[in-house]
Amino acid sequence: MGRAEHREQQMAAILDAARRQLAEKGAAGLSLREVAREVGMVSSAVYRYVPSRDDLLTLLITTAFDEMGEAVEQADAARRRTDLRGRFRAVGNATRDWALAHPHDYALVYGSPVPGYAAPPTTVVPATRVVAVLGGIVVDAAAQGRLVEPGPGAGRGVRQAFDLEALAPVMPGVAPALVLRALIAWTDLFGHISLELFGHFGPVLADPDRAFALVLDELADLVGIG
Amino acid sequence: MGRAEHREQQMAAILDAARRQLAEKGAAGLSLREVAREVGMVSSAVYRYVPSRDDLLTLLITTAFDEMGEAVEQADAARRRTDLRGRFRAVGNATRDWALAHPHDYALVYGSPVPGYAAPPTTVVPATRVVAVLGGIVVDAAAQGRLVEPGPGAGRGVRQAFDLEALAPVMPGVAPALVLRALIAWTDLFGHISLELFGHFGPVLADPDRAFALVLDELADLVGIG
DNA sequence: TGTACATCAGTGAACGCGCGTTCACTGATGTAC
DNA sequence: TGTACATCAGTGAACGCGCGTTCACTGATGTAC
Repeated sequence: MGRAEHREQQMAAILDAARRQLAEKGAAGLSLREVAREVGMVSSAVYRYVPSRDDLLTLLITTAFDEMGEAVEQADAARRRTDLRGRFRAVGNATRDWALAHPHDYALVYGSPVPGYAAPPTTVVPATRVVAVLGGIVVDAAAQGRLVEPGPGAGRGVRQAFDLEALAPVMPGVAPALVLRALIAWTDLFGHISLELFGHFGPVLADPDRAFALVLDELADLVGIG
Repeated sequence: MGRAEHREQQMAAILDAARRQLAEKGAAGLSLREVAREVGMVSSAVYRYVPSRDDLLTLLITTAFDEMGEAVEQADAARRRTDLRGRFRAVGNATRDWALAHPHDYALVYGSPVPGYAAPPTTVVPATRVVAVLGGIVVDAAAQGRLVEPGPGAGRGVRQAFDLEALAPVMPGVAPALVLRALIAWTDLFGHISLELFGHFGPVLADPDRAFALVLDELADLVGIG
């Protein structure tokens, strides 16, 4: 085993242990010493791989965003481009499925911010992957003329409230009224997942998968996706 | 100063210090010793007031739910009962205003669950106050015949997906299609607030207050509130 | 009004624990000639 | 192919720190007679 190969394996082992620990103790309970113990090194050896505890957290965050983005992009790509509602459903389900499969990684990025930790710029791009996919569907729908046009007057005030320039990378050239609704679909997607995952629905979700499917259809209607 | 009075004051000082600490270090960083230092006692003295660290956390959680519920109920009560949209707006704004004013208390209850901490049953009732107010508006709207009825076939599958019995205390006797939309309004409300508060909108919210106002109107339309 | 006793707030020392990070080191793996 | 040197993974001890919780105690506040 060469040095590079060995390094890669150890790095992976460290990340793995860190994620397991994230699941057990949460972000604040992540400990380099415990990670070291789990991979079978002495605590100081971890510093050969990770400069500090905060950097390890950053690594976990970008990994989470990237994994989730990857899953969502694949779900989107697996449908025919013209199957707009299918894509929307697939993307919604992929997001939720990933969150349910990795609740602590989800909580790390979409839950409470870790106090005293400032996310470095490295995390910005991975963070936008999911919303970019959603935006892509809306843009495609608009391009195919398949969006129910909102009435005149709808979308008034949107230009003052939202920075459409900042939104352009994700939803270029979409009518203001649609931008508003697309953003609502996005906020509701994550709102639903968070409330479900964090236990705020109580006993209300008799069949959580079905409930979410109904929500997705309602949201697709709201956005006006065919 | 009598014993009872003194006790009340000290208890309040402890809760105050705990909340300040919650704001600075987060839930996981809440420390009895630090609280003791801040109120000017020796660490062991805090145990005269609080049985353990976890109980202090529970206290913070119920306080947060209660304060928020109080604020939202007052906002609702301040409007004429027939002013449905006004009530809906007021409730939405009160929720968000409270969250923005107490971001860490909000994060404590609506952010990531504190690992290793199981919320005791004491927290269940305070937790439902906000959603109960929202439900009340929908029920009143239905009773006044002021809800745009969803078309036939809308709401199909809702009975299988949601436990309407469990929802009855909060939204009794509301048509399934409306239940679905009301729940979406609820999830979007908290989804929007969480994403805004936790920094996921990036630079997109040019005017956050206005943006939220537009969202509330869109949600009122979705639910069909006059 | 005064005394004896009970209650309870707060003290101070101690328990055993885990943490992040630094540093001088050993020894194995790689590289240049 | 063999030797000399550089690189780098991992060690072990140490730093200073803060934590939750227990326990025997002092001394002040309240209560009963």
